[in-house]
Amino acid sequence: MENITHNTENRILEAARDVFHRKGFNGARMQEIANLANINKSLLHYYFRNKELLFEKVFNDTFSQLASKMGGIFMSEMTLISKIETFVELYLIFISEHSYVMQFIINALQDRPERLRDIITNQNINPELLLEKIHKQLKNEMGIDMDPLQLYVNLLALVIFPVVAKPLLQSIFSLSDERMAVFYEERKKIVPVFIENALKGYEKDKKLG
Amino acid sequence: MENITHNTENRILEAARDVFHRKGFNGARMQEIANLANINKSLLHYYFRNKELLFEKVFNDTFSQLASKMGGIFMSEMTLISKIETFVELYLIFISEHSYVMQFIINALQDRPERLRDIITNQNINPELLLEKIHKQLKNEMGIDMDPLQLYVNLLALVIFPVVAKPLLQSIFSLSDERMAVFYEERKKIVPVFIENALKGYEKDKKLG
DNA sequence: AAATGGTTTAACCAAACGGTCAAATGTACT
DNA sequence: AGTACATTTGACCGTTTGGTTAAACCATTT
Repeated sequence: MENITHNTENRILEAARDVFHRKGFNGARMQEIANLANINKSLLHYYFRNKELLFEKVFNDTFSQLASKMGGIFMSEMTLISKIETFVELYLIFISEHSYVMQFIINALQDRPERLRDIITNQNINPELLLEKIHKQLKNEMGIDMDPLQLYVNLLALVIFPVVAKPLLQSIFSLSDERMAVFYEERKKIVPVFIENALKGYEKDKKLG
Repeated sequence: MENITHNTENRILEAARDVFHRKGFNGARMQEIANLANINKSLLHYYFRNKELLFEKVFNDTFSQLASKMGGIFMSEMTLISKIETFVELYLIFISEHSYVMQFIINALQDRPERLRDIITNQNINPELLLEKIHKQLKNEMGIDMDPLQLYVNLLALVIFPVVAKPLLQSIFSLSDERMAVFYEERKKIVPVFIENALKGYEKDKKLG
């Protein structure tokens, strides 16, 4: 008897996602995944052959989910400023709730960069189109001729880094969990303003130059 | 006969640093470290007891080296703007050359945040003092009353993230190594301007508000 | 109820791993 | 040369780990 697209398989995937996200490929144990899913270890191999393939499945699922969230906002029809504000708001919430996800992706790609090659084309996301759209909006809405990649990376950096580096920042500056929560909450306001100001300054420079 | 502070011990530490930086604690193999150092595996245990202690030594050394580089600039006597420019310039070079280091630190702290507790006090770096200094300079030199932590984290984010996320960015946007090198080179100019503009805008808001 | 085929389990395996140990080698001092 | 001590080595050990296998279980079909 099968529940929604096979119950056992899903239980395994959920457990695997949890363990892989927290401990990475090398830190994860097949036995731990089996325990978490409340099944016999052999079932992992029955459904996914081996650790590498199970990891690959988790990685692909995770990345796709993340990518669609990332691309979606910027492919919509809003002003660039609104997109930035929405992006910061939504992303900061999402990443705080899934603080492991981003680092999981980065580490997996550090180990083997070719992991992405295959799935990016399969995805309905078009990074070049995204940059093109940002480029046009920068020009049309703000009169700025700037490399859109630089802007987009700045945006990602300001949102993602503070979450990924949380333990580092918290240790160095002796910040309590409460102080840290306030810090993130503040960023929802600060980051968009920071970027908008930077762009306005750039715009002024351009007009002067 | 002993060279500069014991030759064998240093060879081990260099090899261990290399392997741990690239593969992390779980991915590293004692045998691989021994091979790289051209010594018998037992010597690792003779000098450092076990894997955990060897890792700890590498982590502490790496962090101290990094921290002194980080703190140094901002404790010096320059204008805030100059500090930011110097920081971006120096850090972007350093991190590009040691792209694994930052992620190594972040991952090690993700696994066990308490690693830093001990060594931060031993270091002659004072994070609170650093923030205080930035805070004063923001006020005195630019008339801005801003949380210095937010500014400092923004700076770190803009410099560190693009390097840590290199494989991610390179895959997503199909960037060649050459394009990537140009991208980083561009950032040496773009990031300081980006931050300065953002601050100027903030300054203006303050005066209006 | 017997047969069929997918699912689950326990027992097991070989390789890899961190770590130990006793012997060997080198070095400095008497 | 001989002793004492630190250094280095190879052989070995117990455990953990990813993976296999054969048997048991279970639902559906005939």
